[in-house]
Amino acid sequence: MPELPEVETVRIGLQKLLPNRIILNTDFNWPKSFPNDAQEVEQFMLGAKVIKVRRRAKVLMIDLSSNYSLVVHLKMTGQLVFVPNMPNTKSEPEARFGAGHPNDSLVNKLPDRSTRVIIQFVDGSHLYFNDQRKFGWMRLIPTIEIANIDFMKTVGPEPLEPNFTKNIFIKRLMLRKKSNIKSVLLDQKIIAGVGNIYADESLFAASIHPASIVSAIPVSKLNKLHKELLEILRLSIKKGGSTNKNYVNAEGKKGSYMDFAKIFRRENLPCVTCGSEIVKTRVANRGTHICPKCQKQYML
DNA sequence: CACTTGACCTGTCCGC
DNA sequence: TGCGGACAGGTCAAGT
Repeated sequence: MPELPEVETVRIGLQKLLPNRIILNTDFNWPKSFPNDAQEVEQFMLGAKVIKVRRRAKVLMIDLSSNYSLVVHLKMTGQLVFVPNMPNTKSEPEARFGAGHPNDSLVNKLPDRSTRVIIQFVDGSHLYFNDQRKFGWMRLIPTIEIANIDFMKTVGPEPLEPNFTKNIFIKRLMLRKKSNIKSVLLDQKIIAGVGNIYADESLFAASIHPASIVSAIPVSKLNKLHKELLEILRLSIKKGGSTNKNYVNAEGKKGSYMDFAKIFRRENLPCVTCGSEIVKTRVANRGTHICPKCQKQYML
């Protein structure tokens, strides 16, 4: 999925596009993707105005004037794509050659077979919730109830908040000090928002083997991991996130961070640091990319 | 308790 | 060309 940088990129895009738009209509037909019934939708969604778009960990929250919010988890293949009302807005060359906008292909195709929810606004624009694998979900709940969702009660601190210091980071990791570092980075209860891509990237940047046991890693290396993780997350947001396969932002555009990735999905290619062949293996039951020479495995 | 496995789904790729 | 299996960015629940 979409990990923190991808979800944050979607949030930034939606926050620019959605506020003040009023919901006219909705369409949905897959209860696991959107379990609310028609009556709730009618009462708390239709006619409501979008106030603000927020993010916590990998969860997006679209606050409405009805004091309800659309809470969304994109999981592996979810997309939230906004399509403006644009009849006859194409210039002559665009209309003629059909390639004026690099993402016309996606945006013009919506809704498609992966579309689970359609939200139509009064001005004729649409927001599409697409999700090929149907792992993701969108729920309409009272804004005040968001804090009571189990996930929200247990999720760890936001790594990009200013108060997420090295000491806090290490203290959080030590809650699972006997585990391998990769599974701890992926644990949303320890730190919010890190997924498979940024776990691999940050561990490579800090020269730590993903199977290393947390308590065996020198503090200086954990400090380095903190610094690298934050830099990588920030750079990825700047680049619009990573598109490994499905991910697109709120305007249907792909992210470019994969062009900067040094280890993820680079199996069999030379390590940028030492030239050794990058190996793909399994750690924490996830596909894991490692430079066997650069990344030291710390064991008890 | 901590870790692993399976489940949730669809699609794609790879080997036979 | 077709078929089976493995795998894909995430999280839960259940099992060991």
